[in-house]
Amino acid sequence: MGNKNNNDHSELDEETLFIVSQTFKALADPTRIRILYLLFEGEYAVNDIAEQLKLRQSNVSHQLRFLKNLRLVKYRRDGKTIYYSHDDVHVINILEQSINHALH
Amino acid sequence: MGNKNNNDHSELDEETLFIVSQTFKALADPTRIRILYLLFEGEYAVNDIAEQLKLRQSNVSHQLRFLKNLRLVKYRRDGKTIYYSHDDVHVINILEQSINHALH
DNA sequence: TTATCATATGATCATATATTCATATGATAG
DNA sequence: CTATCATATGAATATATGATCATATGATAA
Repeated sequence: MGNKNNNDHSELDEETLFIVSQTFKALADPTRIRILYLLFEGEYAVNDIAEQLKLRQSNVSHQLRFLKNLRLVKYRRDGKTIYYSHDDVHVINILEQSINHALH
Repeated sequence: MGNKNNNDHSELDEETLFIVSQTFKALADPTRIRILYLLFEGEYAVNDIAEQLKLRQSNVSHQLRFLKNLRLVKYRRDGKTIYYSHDDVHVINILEQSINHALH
């Protein structure tokens, strides 16, 4: 029958819910997945990402800001160019797992 | 349908992108996370989920349909009552991992 | 300084999403 | 059959989100 309504499992606090949902939101958009997937290869400049994925530069920049705010990517400046790369092993592993799971 | 070839550094095909992004979308909403987290305890009736989480019945029902369409939950009827439970070990593991990661 | 390159930002718009209310459906008991 | 309970569904709405255009910022070289 159904669950006996025992309350030994407490509810998630609001902050945890926010962090977890935000993290998955980052992975819930095809464009961001494509960007993160491209970064599997290594670091990329903003324009190169745009060119490679056929996206507008401003679109890529907006998405990178989103990912940067969640600390999923980091950047490094070299002259006028800014190179982005992964910055969260855990989340990147989850994405990799899920892609492989979907591919097979 | 789509080409799922993934040799080295080719782009992800559209179908894979859709599957992966949809799956993460399911985990990208606090309400759905709370429901899935509650189901860690076992199977629950729709009304019990609503009561436990202080959500409207229709809201719970809509979210369960969403999760059911993605085959993240399954259901079992017993009389008038319908019990929902998890139905995707992989995704549930990912959610559990991420919650634990956020909690620590 | 000015010109140019690379990136970031803000405003806007169209679409997507989460929630609610009201109602429909389906199962069961009397 | 009717009444009631449990769940599902559809419409409406408010908010969130993704993409675009135009422009701003910042770095570099002449």
